[in-house]
Amino acid sequence: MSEASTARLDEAQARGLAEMWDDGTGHLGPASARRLLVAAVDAFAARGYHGTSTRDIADRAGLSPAGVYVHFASKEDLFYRITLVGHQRTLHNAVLAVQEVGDGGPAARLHAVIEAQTTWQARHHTTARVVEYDLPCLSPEHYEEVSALRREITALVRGILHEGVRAGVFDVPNVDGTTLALLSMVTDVARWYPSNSRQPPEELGKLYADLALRMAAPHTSDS
Amino acid sequence: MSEASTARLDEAQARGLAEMWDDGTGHLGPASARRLLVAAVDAFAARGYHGTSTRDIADRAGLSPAGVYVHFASKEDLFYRITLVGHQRTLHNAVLAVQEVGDGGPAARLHAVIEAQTTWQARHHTTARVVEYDLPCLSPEHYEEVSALRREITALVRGILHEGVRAGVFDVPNVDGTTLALLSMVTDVARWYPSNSRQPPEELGKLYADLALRMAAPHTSDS
DNA sequence: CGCCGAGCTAAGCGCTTGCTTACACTGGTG
DNA sequence: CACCAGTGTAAGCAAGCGCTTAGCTCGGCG
Repeated sequence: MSEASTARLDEAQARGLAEMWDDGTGHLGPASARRLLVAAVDAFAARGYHGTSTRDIADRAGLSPAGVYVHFASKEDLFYRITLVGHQRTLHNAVLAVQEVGDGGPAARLHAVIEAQTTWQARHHTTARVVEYDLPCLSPEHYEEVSALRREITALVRGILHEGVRAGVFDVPNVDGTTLALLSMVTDVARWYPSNSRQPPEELGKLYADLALRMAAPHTSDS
Repeated sequence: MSEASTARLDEAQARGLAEMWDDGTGHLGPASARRLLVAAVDAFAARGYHGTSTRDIADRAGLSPAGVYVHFASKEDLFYRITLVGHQRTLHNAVLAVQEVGDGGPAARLHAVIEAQTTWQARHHTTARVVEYDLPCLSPEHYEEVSALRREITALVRGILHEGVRAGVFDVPNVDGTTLALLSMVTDVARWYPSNSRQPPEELGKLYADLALRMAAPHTSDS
């Protein structure tokens, strides 16, 4: 019965999901609630919000259909908690990466944040897919709350680009557009990983961080 | 009655959609079939494949629920035709752009294809969103058919990068990874345009083409 | 005229959806 | 012991789903 909840996940993925959603603090509730979260992430990632039924989720978690509503008020509530926690951890991951390089300058900060976010998207691609691609299914209030977290991530990257331009180490004619392009590049990893490239998350992170620096660096030959 | 089909679209968007799906050859069938296609694209883009009912689509096209099945065998059939034609035109757009620059070298070709595809994604963002983000809803055979077209686009970009590396005008350590990053950047435009940036499609195209050249160009200062 | 095929609809079938209700079991506390 | 909050289930409701059926209208053609 305890295995039934993750029967349709391969072991590595299940371990990754469990780590993602079991932080040891227990504030996500009892074991069944966490199993429901993991089951829901997996189902939403595979078939989308509207393509997943509450019975799917309950089955994967080893509960009856009504068991979902012991822990969550509605399907949307379950989805909301996933997207909220997912965005909070993504943002935390980015902020931490920037803090860790300290005063290494804008180039080091840009490298750090793009590497950290890309690695994160690849490593947690199942969760990331849910978190990134079905937001319009949230209620308007919840959508606004989660969007605010997204704007914080955008602002973090844009701030680094601005800083680099001011300091003269970046040449970025269009900061807003370049920020969007960088975040698109990183976000989209969750959509295709790992089917289009089997590179480990860390290598992909280094590659994308290098590409980001190229996009921002001053180029000597003007074409 | 003829206006009812696009009642929920603003005029500019309706015009763009109509142009996209009415090529004058009439091989997409009678007027009702085209109205259904436009209605379906709009509905799928707004709420996803599973979030859209056949009654939604029929309503928007000004038909009764059964009217859909006069022209299409099933909801999946309707979706399939949209994604197939959408991918064919996207691929055609890319190939044409590359052909037009002739022998300008890899840099000119890369610039052309990224500019053309980015502009396309922004201009046809409603169609592009359907075409890019719900492919797993297709039947396995249809999915494979459409995926083949996607691989052609990938191969086109990767070929240009390879060519540039061979010719010594590009410095791209990881061609496959860089190809993915470029296509992610371009594809993702359909997800956010125009809500995050109101730049006209052409400007966005030039910006992204410039960024692509930076990603591929040899950098003189090795950091 | 009679007939036909194309286009369309009203009605509805069988099934699934999100969610609720009524009830049962369990372990800890007075 | 009695009690109760927490956790779970079996059964089922109202609504919506994709799709089918039977029958209508209408222009074109012998």
